[in-house]
Amino acid sequence: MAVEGGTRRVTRRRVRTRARLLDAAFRVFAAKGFGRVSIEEVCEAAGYSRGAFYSNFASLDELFFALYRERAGLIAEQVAGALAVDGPDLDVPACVDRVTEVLLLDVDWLLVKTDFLVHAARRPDVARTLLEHRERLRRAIAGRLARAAGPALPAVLGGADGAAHAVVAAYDGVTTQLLLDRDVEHARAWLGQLLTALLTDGSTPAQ
Amino acid sequence: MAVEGGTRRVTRRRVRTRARLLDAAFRVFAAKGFGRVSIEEVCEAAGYSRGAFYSNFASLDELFFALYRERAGLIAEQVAGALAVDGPDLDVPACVDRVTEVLLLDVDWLLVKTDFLVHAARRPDVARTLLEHRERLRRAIAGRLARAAGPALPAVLGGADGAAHAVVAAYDGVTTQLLLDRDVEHARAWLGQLLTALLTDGSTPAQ
DNA sequence: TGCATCCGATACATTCGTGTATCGAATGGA
DNA sequence: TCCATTCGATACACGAATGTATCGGATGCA
Repeated sequence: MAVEGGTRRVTRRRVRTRARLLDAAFRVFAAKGFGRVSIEEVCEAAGYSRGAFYSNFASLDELFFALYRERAGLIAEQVAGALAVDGPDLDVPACVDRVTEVLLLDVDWLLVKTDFLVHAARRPDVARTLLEHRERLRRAIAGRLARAAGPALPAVLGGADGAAHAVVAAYDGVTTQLLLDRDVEHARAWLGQLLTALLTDGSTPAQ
Repeated sequence: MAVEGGTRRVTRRRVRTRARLLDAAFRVFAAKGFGRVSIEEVCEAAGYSRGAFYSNFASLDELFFALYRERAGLIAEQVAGALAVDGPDLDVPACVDRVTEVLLLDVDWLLVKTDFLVHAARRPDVARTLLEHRERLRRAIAGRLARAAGPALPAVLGGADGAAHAVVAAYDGVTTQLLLDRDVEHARAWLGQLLTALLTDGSTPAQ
């Protein structure tokens, strides 16, 4: 019955163990930073022994990657949802608010995400993956912007595509500050302001 | 003669050693990331033994902090220079170009700086220091913007101060992308575009 | 130049983390 | 329920990194 080489009876216990390891890893990574965490710490936080770890992952790197994929996927879904809500209604400011809400929800995630960024920055293959994620996100945003306010966008940025780039850059920029001052509310407000400034032409008063 | 408690005869050899250790640390940190570097690696890269290290620094953290201060100070000076050049001339686009040039000069520095960011994000006292650095930078920019194009700035951002915040955010955002794609030229152009979009009202055509 | 001081190399003890091999218990299909 | 299979705990061996203590050579002042 083995269609693929490694097809094995995947136990329920196994998926639970894996999930718990990932959860624990998230907590530990957020608290101490990927670079300062040992396999043993993750296991301890998860309530397992190292045997369980090596049975599920080959290395911390692999776990980190899996963790990133999982969480980033979740966020991406939420963002997609927030972008899609008001079909042809196209209320940009409201949309901005919703997306901002999702993107700046959890500082711990931003910490881990940034850890992953610097990690990826030194591994071309990981970097490529991350770049692809970002491009998908950008395309979703560009599509939304095109449908919403196509010609109303400032020309300097070069159309919806440039505007989407700008949105991502603004998000990244605000994230940096947020990591230091930990003021989520302020960051949200500030990101909203920034996006408004970027997406609305000076001649088109916001709101 | 000891005016202060720890006044010691500071040898030339010592300052050279210290400088070389810092230089080596920069290279090693840039290549592997702060979290993945051992004291021994730094010493090896510098051509010293661990004895030399412990004679100059108490820990890797301390060295990292010293390294950051040194380099960040250098950059800050250069930026200040670039901001000051054309006194009352006030040619904003040219100024943007010069600053952009300085800020996005060396990807290795951006790597180390981002490492320091995630490091600081988990130590409140270090974070405070970094926040102060950033605030000083922002003030310099705000001052320059106020002198240059005070009332011409988009109102959404809330004056020169808000605009300076926006400049920093744009810089941080572009940095993130640059760390992944390593395309300095593109990043420079893109940052220029972003700043133009942010700083010039839609009604005030750039250039 | 001579000498008190400082600097950095070496050696050592120790801790920490890793990866592997083995084994008993849990699991789920028959 | 029974049994083949898988999962994860434990024990072990090893390597890597740390911090300290000691010592000989370098340094700079008188």
